[in-house]
Amino acid sequence: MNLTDFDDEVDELLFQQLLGGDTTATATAASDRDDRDDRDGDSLAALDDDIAATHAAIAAALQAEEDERHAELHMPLPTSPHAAAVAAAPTATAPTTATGDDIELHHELKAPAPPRAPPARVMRALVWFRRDLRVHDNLALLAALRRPGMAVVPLYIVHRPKIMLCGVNRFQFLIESVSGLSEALAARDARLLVARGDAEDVLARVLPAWGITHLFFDGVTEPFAIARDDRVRALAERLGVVVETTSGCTLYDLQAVIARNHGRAPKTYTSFLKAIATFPPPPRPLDAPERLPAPEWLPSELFQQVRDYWSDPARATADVAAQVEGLAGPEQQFTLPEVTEFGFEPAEHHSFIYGGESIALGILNEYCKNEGRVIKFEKPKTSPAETRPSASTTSLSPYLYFGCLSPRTFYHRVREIQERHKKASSAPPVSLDGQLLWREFFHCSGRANPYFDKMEENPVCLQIDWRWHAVPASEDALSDDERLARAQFEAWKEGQTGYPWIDAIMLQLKQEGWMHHLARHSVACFLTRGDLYISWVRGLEVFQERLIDHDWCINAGNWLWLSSSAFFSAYFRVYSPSTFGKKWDPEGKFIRKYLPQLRKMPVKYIYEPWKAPMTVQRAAGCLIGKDYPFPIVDHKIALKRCMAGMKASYAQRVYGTSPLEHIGRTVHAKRHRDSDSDTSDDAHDGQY
DNA sequence: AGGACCGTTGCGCCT
DNA sequence: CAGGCGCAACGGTCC
Repeated sequence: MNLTDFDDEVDELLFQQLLGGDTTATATAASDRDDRDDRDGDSLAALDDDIAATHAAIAAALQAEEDERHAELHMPLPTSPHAAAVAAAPTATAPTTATGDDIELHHELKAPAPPRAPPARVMRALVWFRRDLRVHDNLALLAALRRPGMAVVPLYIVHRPKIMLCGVNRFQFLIESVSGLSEALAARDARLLVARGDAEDVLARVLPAWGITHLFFDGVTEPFAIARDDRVRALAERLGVVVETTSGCTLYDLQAVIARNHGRAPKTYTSFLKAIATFPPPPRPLDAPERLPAPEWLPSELFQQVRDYWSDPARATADVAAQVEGLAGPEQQFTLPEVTEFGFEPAEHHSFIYGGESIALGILNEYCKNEGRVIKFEKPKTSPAETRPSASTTSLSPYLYFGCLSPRTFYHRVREIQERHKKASSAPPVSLDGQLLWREFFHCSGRANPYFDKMEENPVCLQIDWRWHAVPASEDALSDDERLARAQFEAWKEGQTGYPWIDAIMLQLKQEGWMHHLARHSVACFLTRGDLYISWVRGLEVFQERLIDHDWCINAGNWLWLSSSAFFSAYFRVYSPSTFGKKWDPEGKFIRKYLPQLRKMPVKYIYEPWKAPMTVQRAAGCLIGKDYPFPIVDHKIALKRCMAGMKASYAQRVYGTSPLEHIGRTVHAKRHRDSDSDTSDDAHDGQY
């Protein structure tokens, strides 16, 4: 969420209108990133903004305080020499809490309108919630609360994602999760503000208008999101706002893991395990705060402050006015939007997955009640044909992605149970804690590679001559095979392949936004190296749009894996589209649930209904070719074609080339080892 | 250096 | 019937 391309126009505006000047040292603990935004140094010298000047003074005064602090939160010590990470730390003072007054009353007493500008010399924290939609073990929130006497403004910024494809199921889940967070904060005397718009635009508007002195947020993994966060950090520093980031979205400091592994993400799970074994175990989760400081202002007052600030003749432009008006939603109350306000059609039927921290913790508790199930968990033995996931797998993945559930809470709960039954417990990679480590494994790769979800630019990705990879610009330019590939892709996407096992899974994805891990494997193999020989990138896009638990790193990692483009190379191991599901569901119950037209098909033909005699089809009320499609490919023939293509691609051994230097270095080394590969890029790759 | 061994999750045929 | 094995043979990692 909130990941948009940087808007140059806004940047220009900031140059002209916001404070330039010395930035305070920020306490960043997320990583050893030292590639500071290059706009930092050359901001205009016009210090025409008294508010910002006040902020700078406050920030400078806080510097001494900052220097005394040392890392105490959950941030592993940086190992890179470039690391500038110093965690904020808490001088062990209880957060200022409300006195228990009724909030409404409190606000009424505050009326009428507040001063035009917020009073100076007040420390005011903005806690920017992103993918940490929880109050338990929320490192950014707790970091803010540990500052004595600091006012706290909790903010979520929502908009329709622009970079990520996002379907209604995931957006709905997000809204529900933000709603849950809002309730959790309300129960602690606070009020979550929900702003609308591009995150950078919104922060540029509210940080100065509200007199924010400290910005807290929890870091994420995706390179494009980190770039966005770096721009926000630069913006805040120009405003004299102290920025503190935490790393609560993963168990380990993955940047440190990459550094320990000679600057490259581990390519195998075992080497990843070895790398993390040299680090201390993930810290224990922290409890939710009991109280937050009561809000200083009503939402409408906060909106008024923004409007007043930006209607100052020195700052106002038409663009700014428009951005400010849309900021707080209807009635300017910073309320939670409905999915329809972002152009989504509401889903016909709600997925069985509902968003929110309390639901996540409930699922975790319920799952862990059955300790035998926890300790014996072996992922390859769980069933891809479950219509409700909780019987075998936990279905906690979407909650992990949005941070409704802390990975540390999940990890330590599972490890405690495993420790009590040491001998009987399964172990990574197949165990439950092993699944959390797979998440870290793929996040490592994604963290190190901005082109992880691409083929040509991706150094770890074997180049394969997939069909329907580059989509021709015009209809006229399509070859016959491209037309066929497009039709086959659409059939796959909509669950119309004629293979009930594949189609039922694709319909489950569409309706529920979720599939079992092995079900994902089945359909991914079918699309790519198993049957259709269509580009994994097309499949990745469909999963990205439709999965509630979509995670950029994990999705790309698994598509690379399944298509034998990276990590996995036994391409001749192919999932059968008609027999694989039988192992878990010989009756075809799963198929019957998602494909009602096949409900009466006898067990004998449920996985291969085209083989049913006409009399059987008539009796079942399902004529193949009319009520349910014929298979779009013959598996045996399709498989032969795939094997030939894969064999040729593996013989070529051509990998992607990153436009970035530091990734190019890796390509260079790899190419060098492969004596028979094309070395024409070496001159280019060698230039640095 | 180069050979051995391993790799979360296959299939199909044999006993 | 569950379990073993051949399939045809990859890249990463270790020794």
